[in-house]
Amino acid sequence: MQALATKKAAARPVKRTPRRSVLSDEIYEMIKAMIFDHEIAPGARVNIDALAVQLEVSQTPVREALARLESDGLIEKEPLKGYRATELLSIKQLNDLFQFRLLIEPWAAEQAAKVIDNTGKTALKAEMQSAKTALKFAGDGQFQALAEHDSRFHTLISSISGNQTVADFYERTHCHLHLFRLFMANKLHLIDGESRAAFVQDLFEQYYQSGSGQLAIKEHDAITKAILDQNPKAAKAAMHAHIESSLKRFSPSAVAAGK
Amino acid sequence: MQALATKKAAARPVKRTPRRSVLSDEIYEMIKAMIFDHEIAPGARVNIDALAVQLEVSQTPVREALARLESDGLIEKEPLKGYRATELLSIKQLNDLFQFRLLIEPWAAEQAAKVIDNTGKTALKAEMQSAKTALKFAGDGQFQALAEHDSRFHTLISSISGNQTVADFYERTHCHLHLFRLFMANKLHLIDGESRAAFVQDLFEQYYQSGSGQLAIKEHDAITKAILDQNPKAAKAAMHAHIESSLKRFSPSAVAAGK
DNA sequence: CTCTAAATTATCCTATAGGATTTTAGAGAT
DNA sequence: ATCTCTAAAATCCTATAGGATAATTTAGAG
Repeated sequence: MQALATKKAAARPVKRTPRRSVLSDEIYEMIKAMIFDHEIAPGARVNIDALAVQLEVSQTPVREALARLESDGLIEKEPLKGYRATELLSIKQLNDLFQFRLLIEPWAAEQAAKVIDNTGKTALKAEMQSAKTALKFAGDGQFQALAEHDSRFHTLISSISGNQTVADFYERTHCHLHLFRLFMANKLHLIDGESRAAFVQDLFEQYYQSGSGQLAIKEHDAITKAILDQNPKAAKAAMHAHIESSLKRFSPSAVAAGK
Repeated sequence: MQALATKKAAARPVKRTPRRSVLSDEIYEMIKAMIFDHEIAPGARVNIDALAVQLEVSQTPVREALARLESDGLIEKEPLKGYRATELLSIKQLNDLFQFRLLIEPWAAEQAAKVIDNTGKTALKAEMQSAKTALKFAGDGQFQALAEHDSRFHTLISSISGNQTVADFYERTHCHLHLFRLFMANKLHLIDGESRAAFVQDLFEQYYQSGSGQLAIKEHDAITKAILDQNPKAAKAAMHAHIESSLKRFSPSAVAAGK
């Protein structure tokens, strides 16, 4: 029951600061991060008791967090048996997810090109600029910088489109999280222990950059240009190409199997 | 603190059966139904304590249910202030929702026409048949029968499409719930007390049937025919027309304001 | 009437106990 | 050795009470 707690040697009463936000929200983010980091492996059971002890809170906020994560599709609940992290996306599910994105995002890009205002243009330019700057200073952070930029970029375009429903639903795909889990898992079983971090970084760079080309960024550039030019058709086409390219880059086999 | 409990005069000690399913799931459905029925009005605060007392359970399952409902967008949480039901959809949000449906559902219908098998055909025929039968026996239940059929019909097509991601996301729109709340609220403030039920029924028939035409059913028929004929283009077009027609029927002003 | 301060209220979290169900372990029979 | 059945353990789920902190209301001074 306290396996996890003993492992962490029960860090002392932390004496949390006055607490600006609500605890259950923090716990929600923490658990999501644990899934992201494979600290909770796909398919692994999630023991409420142990998690509460490990995070040094009571069961209540953990339960709320898990209930939300279940709605998000990141955690599954088997009644009277407990929670577990969802399994990795199958090839079919991956294709389904990208098909969904193809329905939503090209439209969002097209719409964004139609309705973007100066505020939006500034935000879009800033996002691309900061991404490029971050990538120049390569190093250890490059991997995370790219992943976060990718997520922010797609979210930003959804929101510029002006359709809140679409933006919300895109957010809820958690597609970056899914992709990340899948990507990691495909490779990690080959590796262990210390060398993990280095390998993961290499692989991620390969995914996002496709060798040395920084393909993802180039595609983002094309989309950005079309939107800034307020060219809806071009924006739509660029986004469509980007998503298809992304799927292909991610998993060539998925594309084949999908047909 | 017990406002709701006293108001309902504390429905009897229900003496639940051994309980086949999980309590928090039941509570989730109950609260959703309460929102649906305007028992919890849009924008109204939701007191966990009172709700727990009213439903005769402890806070724990209520908390889990509310957390899930928040993910669903039916309940909002203000940190340190509590939960409240979300406000009704604005005109813009309604348009956004239908725009989202236009992105998803015509594609789903098209896809369904491509990949449908005999099982799917049987299910689709059965759904249409049972709907028509139910409507023949009009009476008090007609109103509910129509609403439920509409929901099942669209869900069914999403699932026949074979793309689980799309089906899941369609489910999560809760669009029928939103429409219903909105529709009710637009009219209910004009009415009170006893006559409510009758009015609601009349109005609903008007919405779904548009006078005497049973428009919604006719449109469903057209979609069904195209899918059974495995004519993807026709299915897509029919679904597109149906959704646009539905928006117009629901709220002509929304269409105008949307442009 | 306006602003500050105390009192009240409510939410969120904790803690703990017990009932229900599933899983595990072990004895006995085939 | 394999299978079946019973007993024990682990786990999940529910229930309830109470304390800490923030929000709200009330009261009083200027």
